[in-house]
Amino acid sequence: MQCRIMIPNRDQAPIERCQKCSVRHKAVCGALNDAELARLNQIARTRQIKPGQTVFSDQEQPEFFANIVSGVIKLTKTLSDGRQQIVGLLFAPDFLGRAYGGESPYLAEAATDVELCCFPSDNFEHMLGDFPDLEHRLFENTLDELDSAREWMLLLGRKTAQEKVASFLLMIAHRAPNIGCAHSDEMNFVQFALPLSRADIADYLGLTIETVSRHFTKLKSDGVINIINNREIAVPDIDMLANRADLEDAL
Amino acid sequence: MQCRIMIPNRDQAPIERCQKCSVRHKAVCGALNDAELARLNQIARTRQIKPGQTVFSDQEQPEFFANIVSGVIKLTKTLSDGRQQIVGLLFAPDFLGRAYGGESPYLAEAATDVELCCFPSDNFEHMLGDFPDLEHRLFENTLDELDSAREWMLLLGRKTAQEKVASFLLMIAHRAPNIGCAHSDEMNFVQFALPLSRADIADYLGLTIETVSRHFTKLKSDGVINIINNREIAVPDIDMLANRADLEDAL
DNA sequence: CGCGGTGTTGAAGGCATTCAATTGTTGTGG
DNA sequence: CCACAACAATTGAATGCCTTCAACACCGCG
Repeated sequence: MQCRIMIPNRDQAPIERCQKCSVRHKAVCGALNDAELARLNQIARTRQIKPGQTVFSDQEQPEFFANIVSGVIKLTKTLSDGRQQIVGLLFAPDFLGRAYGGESPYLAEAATDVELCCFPSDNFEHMLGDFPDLEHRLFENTLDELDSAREWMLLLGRKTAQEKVASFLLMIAHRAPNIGCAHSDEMNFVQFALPLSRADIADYLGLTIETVSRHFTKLKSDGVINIINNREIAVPDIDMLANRADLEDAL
Repeated sequence: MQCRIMIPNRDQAPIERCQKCSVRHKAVCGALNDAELARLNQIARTRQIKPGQTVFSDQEQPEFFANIVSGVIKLTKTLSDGRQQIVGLLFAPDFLGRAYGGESPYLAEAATDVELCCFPSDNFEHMLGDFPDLEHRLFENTLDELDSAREWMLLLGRKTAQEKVASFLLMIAHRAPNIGCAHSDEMNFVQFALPLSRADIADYLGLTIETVSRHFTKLKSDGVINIINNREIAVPDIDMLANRADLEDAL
């Protein structure tokens, strides 16, 4: 099994593989020139992950870092009695792993089918020292993650369930185009696939499954969204949804 | 007024001032050697801030970064209708400011009397390029902030009011010794000063003032804490408090 | 002493949760 | 192709926790 998911591809022409890579310039690799990229490529291994499968355990020393080539990874924290909270969602071309971290402070698992480009921890941390641009890129990445985390703190602490659900849909609508699961015909119309189950959405918003479901149907009956099926949502007017995200306007 | 709070101290012997500084080795300056420190010191200005005073506005391009020499700074985000959430607390010797950020995504204001050691943005960002160790230190700082933010997301999304209040007291009890406002006589006994008002605590925990107050008195009547006065708390048995933080055990 | 600010306490109400039952979806084997 | 099981999602009714609104106590200060 271990050998099935860690596919060596040293045999490919190093740079060629990266040149064909869909996230070559958007991921952290974008900070590297060809020579540096060749070195990184030498230690890189692709890996396929199934939905629900664990990538890093809690309290475990991760053995690799990774670029997300496709799919969505969720980062979760858990209380002793089982209550869960998703503390981060990673989309392609995000970077997975905490540099200089020791053990991972949270559980990382696949929310969808995921393709990773993995780098062994020790090799990669060594490269960080050699390539300042790479570390700098990771730093900026981390700053963005911190901003998102704080944005979500505002949501968790102060928004109503309705606003939470609307904010979530809005966030997916904005990020989905980059992961190729959305299309937009007219100006304000968007349709996209949800990368998360209702249970995951609840864990992300600090709500229960039932509350999430109720507000989906409320948004539907208010004409703000169209539920094509459980995983496919259409938004006729994105501004209308945005209004629901910040402030419960009347009724 | 501007001239009153930006006190030039170029006249002091550069290194001497830093050598006497209480956070010399704990703050980001710890990453610098004497020569580098001398350069940083040349652009540094100390600044005193009163409680409630704003350091950075929302949506404003900050003109400086700063080390917190003493006191506590709160970072807040606000919804359009005024609901507030504190998304970060900074204690000495933490670093204030978002590198490479453009405008600040949140409001920074003093929770207590604060002493800052400020560095003009452009100078400082330039130094980041010159001193990789300094940037590295900031990076590690940011990673720690991200961990704290995610820890707080778990609290905001999944903990009860009782657990939130207990978690807050526990966090202050742990950090207070480092900021010189706590003492511990016996093994499990701790006493400390709260750096925040009830209103600030509420904004930090995603609760109302009243709920915070109620759970303070509940913890008191349960014998978990002793309320010396509004700003002074004694904890007879810190483990007892820790139990309240994670899991509501019976009652 | 009175005043403003801060914190506490009480009663009523609302929003999200909990518990429970039903419907819908997916995949598997007959 | 359908029946069936297992899972995911929706819907309903009742409970409860936190909020809201309001009044009161406390504290420092002029």
